[in-house]
Amino acid sequence: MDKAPSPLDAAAWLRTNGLRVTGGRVAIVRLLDSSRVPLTLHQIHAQAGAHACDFATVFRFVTMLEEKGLVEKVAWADGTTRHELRTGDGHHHHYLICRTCHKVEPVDDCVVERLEEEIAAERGYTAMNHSLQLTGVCPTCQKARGAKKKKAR
Amino acid sequence: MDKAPSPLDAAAWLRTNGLRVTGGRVAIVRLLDSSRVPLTLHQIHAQAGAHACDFATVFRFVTMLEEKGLVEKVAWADGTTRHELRTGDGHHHHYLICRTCHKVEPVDDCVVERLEEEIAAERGYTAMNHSLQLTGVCPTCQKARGAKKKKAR
DNA sequence: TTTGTCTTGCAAGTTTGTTGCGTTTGTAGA
DNA sequence: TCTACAAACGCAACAAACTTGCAAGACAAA
Repeated sequence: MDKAPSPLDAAAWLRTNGLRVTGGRVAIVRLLDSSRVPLTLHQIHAQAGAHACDFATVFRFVTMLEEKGLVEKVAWADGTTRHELRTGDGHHHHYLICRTCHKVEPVDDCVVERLEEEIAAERGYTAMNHSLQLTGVCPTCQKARGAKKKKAR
Repeated sequence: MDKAPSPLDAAAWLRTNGLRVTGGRVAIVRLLDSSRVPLTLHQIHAQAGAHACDFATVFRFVTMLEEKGLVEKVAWADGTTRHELRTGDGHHHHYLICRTCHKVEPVDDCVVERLEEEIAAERGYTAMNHSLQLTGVCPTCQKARGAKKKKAR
């Protein structure tokens, strides 16, 4: 059902976008490409390997990618700011987050686009965009909660 | 069209919810009640009157209201964290924000509820909630932009 | 009015995000 | 392959937003 996760050639991707190729940048791009969910700057720094580059470099490089429109900044429901690589096909998705274990699942279905069009027509807005996050309690956490209640006797 | 904005009796509201009544709390509750849009902690502190109470008091009181479910925390599109009073009737709305002048308009129509139900059924999540923000360029800013381009000759 | 608890202001401490500067490195051209 | 220079880097300091401990003060029940 899901298509093969395209293992992006980070160096080529950087050159295509007119950016210099360095070890840190390759690590950051690879990480963003492989992550199914948006990451905070600190997560990027830690997961790309703190030795790979300085935190300031992560900050500056990710900011640069955002200015170029290659990365999208997302205001996460928990108050953190996260970042995700933009796909070339303009397709985007939203997230379903468990309020208990904070597991994140992508949601492909997007019902907001029609609303966007309606609002643009009604109120005269242009260049519409949107951000949607759903939260709930996942089945696993529901079970765990139920078990805990029983065991509490 | 819009119904009369109910001027909440802040002191009574606090007592109803089992909270002590103090000057600072009344000022904060009144402000949150009268604001059409969610506010940051610093906005609450400034607009409720910086003399009314300390910033730490705003932080602690708003956090307490969130724990009690009386205030909702919202991750705003610009990266700030904002807070709004929850209405008793469970009705909520979303926001339309101009990316140029940052004007905020509430959007009552909610198309996400059906999606929530579908996802809850498909993936077994419970206690669903969601956060949606729309951004675009408002008509006024479009005109201003057009005028600027013309004047630039 | 008294008393105990809750709330507050102050000030210090975290975390996250941002910038300046001198050094190092990638890349184009010789 | 070598050279030169702009771009990128690490370091360290800084700024803003958020969080907490503690002693003093205010609210509310009796």
